[in-house]
Order: sequence, then structure tokens, then C-alpha cells
Amino acid sequence: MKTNDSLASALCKTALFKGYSHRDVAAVLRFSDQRCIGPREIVFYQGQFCSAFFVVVRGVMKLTRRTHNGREQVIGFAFPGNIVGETGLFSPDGYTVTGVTLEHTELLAIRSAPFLRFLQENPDLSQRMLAELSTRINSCIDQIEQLSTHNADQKVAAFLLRHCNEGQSSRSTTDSGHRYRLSDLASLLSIRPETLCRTISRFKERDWVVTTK
Amino acid sequence: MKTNDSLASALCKTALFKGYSHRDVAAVLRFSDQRCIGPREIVFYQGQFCSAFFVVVRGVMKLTRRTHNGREQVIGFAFPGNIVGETGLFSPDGYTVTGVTLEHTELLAIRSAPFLRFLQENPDLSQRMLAELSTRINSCIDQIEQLSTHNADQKVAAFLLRHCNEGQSSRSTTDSGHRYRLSDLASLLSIRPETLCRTISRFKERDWVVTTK
DNA sequence: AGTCGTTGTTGATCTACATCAATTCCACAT
DNA sequence: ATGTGGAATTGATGTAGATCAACAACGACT
Repeated sequence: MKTNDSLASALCKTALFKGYSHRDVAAVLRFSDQRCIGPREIVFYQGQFCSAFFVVVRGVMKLTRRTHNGREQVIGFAFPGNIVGETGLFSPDGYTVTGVTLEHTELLAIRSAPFLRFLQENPDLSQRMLAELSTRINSCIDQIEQLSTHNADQKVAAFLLRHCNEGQSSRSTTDSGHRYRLSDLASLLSIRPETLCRTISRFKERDWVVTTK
Repeated sequence: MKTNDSLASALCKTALFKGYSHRDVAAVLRFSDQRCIGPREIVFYQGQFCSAFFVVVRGVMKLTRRTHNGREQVIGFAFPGNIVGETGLFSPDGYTVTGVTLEHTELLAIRSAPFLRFLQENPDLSQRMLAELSTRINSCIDQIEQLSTHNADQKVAAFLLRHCNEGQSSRSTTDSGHRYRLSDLASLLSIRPETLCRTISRFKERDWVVTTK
């Protein structure tokens, strides 16, 4: 179990709480629970009532959706510093995606009800939350554009680019030294795993990509 | 020029201000301007600093994006009661889409700076704004799913369905008795106009669709 | 080391849709 | 009515990527 201090510092790494005073962070921690979860476990289900949202402290999560034809569509990934499940807070339909861990993962679960009350009393935090959601919308629109105008090669290249610019921008869908499953990446880019594999090997033989990892 | 009263009632038709007291609405109107705009005029540009966001009072708007290959991609439509451009409020990059009128359109422009101040003092409105943005995220994710898992026929059918359930849900991307241009619809669904045309005529000869409008 | 199950790789084929190219249709101005 | 320009429609053809299938690579477990 972590100390409250290390949790607080994890919280401050998120865009939502960056630069927050020790006092405010402590207040948030008062209605948050730490959760340590094994790999391949489902943290929350698409459609489930949103009783809490989550800050990824360590590990990786995959966000997916069950599509009409029964397959699973990968919507994005979440890494330490990202928050997930927060859109369910304001939606009557609960979580909009399913969140599952890919490896051993440490989360901070922030309970919805007290958090919403806390929001009411902290206009500044509301503002940040609005900013958070609005950047999320932007990245969704980017994703829509990319899915519909890029061909397979372009999608892969765009992903690799985003992946290189990791670190500074705390956006999900790209990050750190994590080894993705080919099929997950393919699903994220809306192409077949076979196609992704061929594209990558083509990139490699032209020395555009050194390592697949 | 409309009376303040009719503007107020237009404002109350939006999800954001539904059920608001006369006093609060009047306060918002104090930093809003009415705008009457001809067809095919650009109201705001993708990337432009967001000095105001808009409530559609009458008419139709098309929301587009300029893609990497120079084409324009239709992201959605906005009808009376919808609000547009609001995500730019919290983004350093300004508007995320370009907004253009399709016919003669009446808008209410709500100036950003005073609105943001107003938000700070009205936690309830903040809450609604958060809800607004979060439903927008949901519909974006829906769109992502549909674009990537449906084939042309399914996309068209899904659009027709949404279009039928219009009225009650005040979502954009579908509404009322407006005659769309084939090429705009095709762009929204990320298919070629020719394909959309063929699909519709196939639907028609099977009597699945009575009118194209 | 050997087995098994999962994931990645590569090849051969098939097809939905894009693309290219004519018309035809229709709104609008003269 | 009559041209005129942009959109819709329809046909012919090409192709990116899905699908199907077989096999190799790899990790986990005994």
C-alpha cells in the first residue's frame, strides 16, 4: 500500500490536478481509494453506472467498445497520469467505454458523488474539468478525421508519429515503453491485424522503422 | 431584429439553458449578440481564436474540417436549439471545426470572456456545460465506432434511423425538414457521393425509403 | 525438453468501394 | 422558353484492404 504522499504526487501529475495545493489534493484523496489490479481485469464496463472515475498511477489500460457485430473496438489506451472513465460522471448512460488493465496496474478511484460536490465548490477545478473534456473532444475529432481520410499506411505512420511525441503531452492513445498487441493496435486504427503486420514489415524493409518492440 | 423575449425563449430551448429562470437568461443575453447571416457564409474558422460560441436560433449550419489532403470533411450539422463552437472556449487552439451556414440563419453569439466569468459564479451552469461536453464526447465515440465498423449500406441506414428519431433528442448531425446536399451527407459518412447515391437508389427500389428529400 | 495455446507472419484470393467518365437533372437567370 | 452551371445519377474499371488459410514464433506450464 502506498503512502498518501505518493498518491498525492501521482494526482498532481495529471492535467486535472497539476499545481494543486497540498490541502486540496488531500481533500480529493479523502474520497478516493487506491486499487491495485492484476493484468487483463475489467475495471469498469461500458454502460455501467459510473460510481467513480480513475487516475492511472502505474501500468496500462485499454479502453474498448463492444460494437454492433459483437467484436471489440479499441478506442484508446491510458497510461500513468491519464484519467479514465470521467465522461461517465455526467452521462445518464454511465461509462461510455469498457476499461481493462493490460498489465499489473495501480489506480486511484475517485468516487463520483463526493467529487461532484467538490466540483460545485471549486469553480477552478470545474474549469479544468471542462478543459479536460474539451481536449478529449478535440482528440476524438482528430481520430474521426484520421480514420476516415487516411489509408492504412497513413494511419500507421500517424500513430508512430504520435507515439514518438510521447511524454510531454499527457494524452492517451500513445505513450511510454509499452509493448502493444498487434491486434489491439490494428483495432485502434480500424484495420485488420494482417494489414498492420504487412505495413510494419514494409516500413521496416525501407528502414523507416528500426524496432517494432 | 428580434425582441429580447424571443431570444430568451430560443435560449431556453437548448439543453444548456433549459428551465432557466428569466433572470439568469437575461444575464446571459447581456453579453450576447444576435446575428442574422445569409447562406453559405463562414461563421467561424477551425483554428481561429474563440471569442464567442453560438446558439442556433433558426436555419442550419454545417461543421467541417480541412483535412491533410486539402479536402473538406463534414463533421456534423447544427439545427435550432443546438450550440456550436463551444469546445473552443477551453482549448488554446480555438475552434476545432469550421462553421458555415447552409441557409439564411439566425444565431445568438455568446461572448467567451464574460461567459467564462459567468460560469465561475454559476456552478449549476458549469455542471450543465460539463454534461453538454460529455454527451458530445459520447456522440463522437459513437461516430468513431460507426465509421470504422459499418459498411456503406449500414452507415446510410444508421443515418436514416437517427434522422427519424429526430425532434426529442436535441443532438446535432440529424434533424428536422432540411434537404441535405448529397455530397455533404457522403462526406459526413465518409463515403463517396456516387456510393451514397447508389445505396439510396437501391434502398428505394426495395421500398425501404419512400422519399429522398 | 516437450506440449499447448496464443499471437504474429506471409501468401493467395475476393470484393466493396473508389475512381473515372459520361449523361441527365434541376434551379435559376435572362 | 432557353441557356448555364452545379449537383445527381448511372456505368465501366481499378485497387486497397478484407478474408481465408497455413504456418512460424513465442511464452507458459508441466
